Amino acid sequence: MRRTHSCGALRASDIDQTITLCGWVHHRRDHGGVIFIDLRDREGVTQVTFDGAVCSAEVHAQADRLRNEWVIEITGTVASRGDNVNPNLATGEIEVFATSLTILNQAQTPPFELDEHAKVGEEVRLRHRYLDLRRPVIQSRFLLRHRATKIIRDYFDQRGFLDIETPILCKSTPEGARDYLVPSRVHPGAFYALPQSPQLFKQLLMVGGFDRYMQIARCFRDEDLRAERQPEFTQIDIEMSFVDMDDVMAEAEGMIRSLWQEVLGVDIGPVQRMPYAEAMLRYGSDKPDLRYGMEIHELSDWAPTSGFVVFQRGVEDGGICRGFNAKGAAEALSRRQLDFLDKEFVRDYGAKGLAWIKVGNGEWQGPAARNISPEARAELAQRLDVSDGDVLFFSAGPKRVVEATLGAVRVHLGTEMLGLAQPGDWRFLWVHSAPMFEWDDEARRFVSVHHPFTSPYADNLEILTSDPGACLSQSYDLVLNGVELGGGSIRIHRPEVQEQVFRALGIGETEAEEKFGFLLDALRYGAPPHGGLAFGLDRIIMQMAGTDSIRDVIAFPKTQKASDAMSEAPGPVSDAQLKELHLLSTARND
RNA sequence: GGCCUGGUAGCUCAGCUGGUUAGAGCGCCGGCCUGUCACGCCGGAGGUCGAGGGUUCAAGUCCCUUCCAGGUCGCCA
Repeated sequence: MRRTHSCGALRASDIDQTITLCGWVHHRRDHGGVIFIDLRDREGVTQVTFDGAVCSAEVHAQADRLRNEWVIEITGTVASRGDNVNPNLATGEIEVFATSLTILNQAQTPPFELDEHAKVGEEVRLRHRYLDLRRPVIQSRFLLRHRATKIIRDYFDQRGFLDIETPILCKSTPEGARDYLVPSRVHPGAFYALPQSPQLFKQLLMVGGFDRYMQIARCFRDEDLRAERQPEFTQIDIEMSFVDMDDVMAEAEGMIRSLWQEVLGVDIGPVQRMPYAEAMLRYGSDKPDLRYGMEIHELSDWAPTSGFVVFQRGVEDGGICRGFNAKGAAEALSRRQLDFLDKEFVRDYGAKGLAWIKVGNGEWQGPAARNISPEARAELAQRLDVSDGDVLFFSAGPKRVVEATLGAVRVHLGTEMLGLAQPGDWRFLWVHSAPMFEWDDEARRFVSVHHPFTSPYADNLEILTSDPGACLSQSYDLVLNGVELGGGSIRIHRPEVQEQVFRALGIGETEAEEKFGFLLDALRYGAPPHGGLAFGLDRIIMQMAGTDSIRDVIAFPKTQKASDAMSEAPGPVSDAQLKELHLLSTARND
């Protein structure tokens, strides 16, 4: 070992010791006769002092050459800082008077300052990620991630879960996200798909008798990216045999509880549960953010009597009318902001506008207010608990548009405009019993809300074919502050039920056998009842680290166009490679 | 695929209604400095204003196309 200590280790108790440190030059302060170097490694920063009266002229001259990010090794004596203690450093009580200096490597001037105070754009940081990763704030996130995965593995190990790896080269299956494909050399014209999740394999592990499985698994989805979405991401994947919903939820909740307890020192308390239908009604979302109120109310029965033609027509045309009360928000919301919500914000969600009413001094102001009859107003005041200083929001029209619109406005108010969401406020919620299917207008068929292997409730089996849209699933999603951390379900373990579900999805018998034959076969050979769940590890870490981008907790993330700013992947390959894979590119090379 | 925001020195940004030689802070380079700790002082270098085209006497600024980055809707079983 070259070094005796890390740069975060030395304390007053080490005074007078002769020690050796290695690290990067973090800052240098050259006073002529004395040169101070802040030496940095993963563990911290130590001040190294080159004093002309202590070290040799040669060493002092070498120290004079040092620049930021040079890699050095120093040997010297630990000394008290006396009156010059630096309270911002863990090692601030001491400094090291260097007597020898070895320059292990020089460094070009970095493209950006690694100083903790410097503001640097993400683009440059990602292009030189290896430099960005040296910054203590960044390193602390990966320390956190390491601790978390260790706790997760230990938690499941103690509870009898086996960590088993599943294939990366898989078969492409219909449904779900776009696959990343890998061409086969030995099977001309055939392709592997990278797993969107280990879903089928973990079910087969249950058929294989492993009873309890866990894996921290890499997953791949070729869809457009978001702040909380990457083309490759990591799931905490679990599956259990002979269980019902409560069993899986209890295990998953226990894991989350110990994570928050051991990493953040936070007791998350009991986790609320809410049926999907209730979440959609009260919050306009399948992942409600419970950090603020503003619950949405059904007003479809009130709308026809409201006197306001927009509300009336919305309901007459087969839609709904709902609204909510932003209590006491009148002062915080300017006319300009309300206009933005009405004329810009809600357009993204398919709404033509957003009706709002500002209540002040008993007066109801806003475009919608004058149209509402006094009687309707009185009823509304009672139903939405209206008082002075409130702002009311309404939407009328197709159900999905109204839900999406009010849900989005509510979140925008809570997190942005009114700033009601406080850091350190952890509101966990299980959203369960989602519908099995959802009608897809474009595909003109039902699609799975969860996935095609999700089991309906036993007492919903008879409507599986007669009324698929009304059939509810044994599913559960864990939501934290409006972010879906993960979800799962009890799976179908009887082949005839699985076949019925495929049929409801418009997957014919031939296609089912071709794409999922191995699963159906497996179910026929004595599959145990089973269920499981998968969490998005990156999203969990992101929440714990208090950042708002998944890229912050992935060492080498991709950009929004799914490329690597550093290695510039993906890149072209030679014609010879293509030929070997029986591929011909249709992309133009101009 | 749609919408929105941004791209000016190595970094972070300013640059008005189109008008002289495009600026600041930090960083960098040189000099000075024995108690700093985001050291300080003096001096200096550094620009394809993302790219291409257009309008104009004149474009960082206006228009069109395009590339890149980010946000978001669609999409993400």
